[in-house]
Order: sequence, then structure tokens, then C-alpha cells
Amino acid sequence: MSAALHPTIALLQTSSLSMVVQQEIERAILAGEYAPGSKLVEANLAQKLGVSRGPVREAFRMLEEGGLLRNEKNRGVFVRDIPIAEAVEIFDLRAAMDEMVGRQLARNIKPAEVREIKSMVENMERAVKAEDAHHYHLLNLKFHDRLVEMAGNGKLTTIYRKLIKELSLFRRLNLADSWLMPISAGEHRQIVKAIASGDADAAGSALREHVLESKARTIANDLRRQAREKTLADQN
Amino acid sequence: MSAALHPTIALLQTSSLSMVVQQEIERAILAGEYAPGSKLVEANLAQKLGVSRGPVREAFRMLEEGGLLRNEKNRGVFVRDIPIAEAVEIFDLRAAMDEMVGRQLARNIKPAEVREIKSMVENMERAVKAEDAHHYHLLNLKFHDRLVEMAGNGKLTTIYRKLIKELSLFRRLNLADSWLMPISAGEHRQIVKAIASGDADAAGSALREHVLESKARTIANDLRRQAREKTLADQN
DNA sequence: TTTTTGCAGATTGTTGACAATTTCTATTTT
DNA sequence: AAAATAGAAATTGTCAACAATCTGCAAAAA
Repeated sequence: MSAALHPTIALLQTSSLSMVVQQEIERAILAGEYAPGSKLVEANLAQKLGVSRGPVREAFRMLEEGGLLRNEKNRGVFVRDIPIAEAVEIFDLRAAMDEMVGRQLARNIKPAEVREIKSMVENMERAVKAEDAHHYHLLNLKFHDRLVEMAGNGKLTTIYRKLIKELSLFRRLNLADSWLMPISAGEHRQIVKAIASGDADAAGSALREHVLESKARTIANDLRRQAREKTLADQN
Repeated sequence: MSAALHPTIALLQTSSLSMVVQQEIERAILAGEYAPGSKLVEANLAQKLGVSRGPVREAFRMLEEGGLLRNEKNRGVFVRDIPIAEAVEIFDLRAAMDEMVGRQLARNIKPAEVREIKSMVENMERAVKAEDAHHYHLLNLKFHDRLVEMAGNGKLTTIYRKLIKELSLFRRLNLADSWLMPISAGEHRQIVKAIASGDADAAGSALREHVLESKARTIANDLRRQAREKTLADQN
């Protein structure tokens, strides 16, 4: 029956306006086009996307449930601004999940997959040498995402991705990342080695510690920021 | 300003119709009033709840994102029927999360909380003696929910609860539970003991193994069910 | 008999209008 | 000048109507 469908037709069959709107708003948020804390006005978005307010509202409800938006009744929806405490909670959760991923991969990863992640680490090391922080950041996200995916637990993958998206709304994260690329890069090599060796304990704790390092750096960075803001405030 | 508000008024101030509708549908689904796989018709629900279709649709989008409903474009929304493979994934995830909970509690639980969970275990043992499977089931849910809550990670708690709700849509679960209450009950006592002793490794693995036992029982039960269905099919 | 075609009814997708609430601003009051 | 008030404008919440799609069934064709 279903002969290879034309892509546009296939798209129209699966996605309604609300889904398209949802994806577009999500893309814009993650691209930083709407800053955390900023307000999204239904009518504006509806007009910009050429649809009525209904689908926009439905998209809002989806993104709310997904943790990207926050709703105040009769006041509007806002891009969520993740507080440091919540970022820390997410890191702790990720630590447990990534440990699970490491243990699973150490036991079941295929040779082709080992080659794949090794090559990803090499790409990251090239980005470090080139001092291309942005590219490194993208490769880093891809590396961890791929590891989770390879672990083969769909539910885990879905939740992990949701958490990463939320974490990207924690504003002060980006700063922390850049000047310690080399450290983070070294840890990656060790992670791959532990996985390839088949040692579940080693792979699990390598990944767990990697995430907890990341958490510690984020906290340290946030403390510095708080101190800086306090100094500025005291001067006035 | 805000002098103690009348509950109904306070409710209207925080929750719009879509939220009320969402909660009501969720309650009905979890209460088993809509079986997994069954279709929900917008107009029916709207009429039953005395609202228009708009809020119902918004509630649908929320519940979809929450994993309780599934949407087929132009065909309608259905209560999700969790396949065994997904149930297994959820169990594996829970195992990792509960291990994290156990380790955390062993280190940080307060005396009053130890007393609280001890008393919960005693209540469960009473339910076992009284052979009250339903009551035992509720107490069991509450016990694990409370442990997760006590671990103090809000994000973890939210996700854990979502997973439990999804798992309750796995139809064959209930059957598995009842005739092995005594086993499960014994494991609970051991979990509390490990937590109270402050041994993070012991508490973590006690909880992890407890969940993995539960997973194994569910799988075994499902295999039996499949065999039974096959036998019946062959007779026709 | 089996398959295909073509309606009629039911259901979802989308829209625009109206009601309720909040936000903004100018004016008045203290 | 600062605070309170009132009304206008903007925005969200809700609804009912219309359009598009699917479902079921009966008639026609193979």
C-alpha cells in the first residue's frame, strides 16, 4: 500500500499546525532567540507563523509540560529560567543516568560503535587545538547524546534529551564551558577507553565523575558570578 | 493583601479550565476509567465536563507530552498502552534512580524519616497478613514515592512520578503484584535497614535489586500471558 | 463472492469573535 | 512629590462555527 511518500505529503500527514509551531518555538528558544525569562505573546507568534492562536496555545501547553516554558494564569507564558539549584539537581540526575549508560555500553557496545565514539573524541581534540569553543560545545553535546542513544534505552534517551534542553536554559552555563575545554577533552578519552575495555565499573564511574566535574565547575562559576554581582551592587 | 482565600476562589486563580480538565482526565485514566488503548473523543469529554473543545484539546496536548495519551493526526487521541519492551526500559531506569535514592538516603536521612519509613513497612506487613492486596499495592506505591521525595531532588521526584504513572498503563502489571506480596514485603524491611545503617552501597543495591526483581517478575508474568494467549489462539 | 466506489455521518483541525483579566497611563488626591 | 484611582489598551481565556479528514455502509463492478 504505502509507496514511498513524497516528503511534503508525509509531513502534512503526521504533523498538525500545533506540532510545527511547537517545533519552531522550541528551535527558537534553544537557538537563544528568546532569552530565559522573556515573555511569549500568543498573538505575536500566531501572526509571525501565519496561524491562529489556537495552535500556538496548544504548542505552549506542550512546551510547558516539556519544561521549556512556564505559565502564569492570565499573565502569559515565559521562557523558563532555570535556577542554579535546579541545574544542580539535573546534574545529579544526569550523573546517575550516565553511569547507567557507561555500565551498559561497557558490556554491550559493538566494535563499530567504539570506532565511532573514538572518532568523535578525535574531532573534539581537533576543536580544542583550533580553540573553537563553539564547535567543541556542539561536538560535546553530540558525543554524550550518542552514548546515551547507544545504550539502547529509548525512555532514558528521551528523558536525557529533555534534561539537556532544560539545562541549556541555565544561562550561566556557556561561560563555564569554554576555558576548560582541554580538561573535559581528556576525560572523554578516558571514558571511551573504559567503555572499550569492557570494565563496567570503570566506564560507569568515568562517566559519573565526568558529569559531577561539570556540575562542580558550574557551581563554582555561579558563585563567582554571584560575588561579582554583589560587588557591583555594593558600589551603588 | 491576600487574606486566607476561599479554596474555590484560590483554585480559580491558579488553574484555568485546561488544567482542571487535564487533572480530571489524568485522574480518570489512572483510576482505570479509560482503559489503555481506548479512544477519547473531544466532544464527549467537553460535554461531560461542561466546557468547550478548546480546553480539552489543550489538556490532551499536556497529557500527550506527559506520556499518558497518544495522538494520531485526524484520528484522535488514545490512552497509551505501554508495550512490555517499554515497561522493561522504565524498570531499568527506575533501578538506576532508586539506587541513587538509596545512596543519598543512607548518607542524609533524618531520624524522624527513618521512623516514618519503618512504620510504613509495618503497615505493609499488616496488609500482607490481612491478605489485602489492594491496600498493599497503595502502601507500596506510597513507600517508594516517599523514599524518592526524601532524597530531596525535585527533578528526580517529578520524573520518577511520571514514570510510575506511565508504568500503571502497562496492563499486565497488576496481576503480577498480588501473589508475591510476602517476598516484596521482606525486601522492604531490608531496604530500610540498609538505609538506617548509613551504608550507601548496601542501600543503593538493595533498592536497585528490589526494582530489578520487580522487573523480572513482570517479564515472567508477561511470558506466561503470551503463552496462554497463544494456546487459546491455536485452539481456534 | 470479493473488491471497489461513492456518499452520509462523525470527528478532528483551525479560525475568528467575544469575555475576563491584566497592564499601562493619565489624572486626581493626599 | 508620592500614592491612589479610573479608564483605555493589550493580552489571555473561552467558545461556537466552519473546513478538512476519517469511518462505516450500501450500491456497483469485478
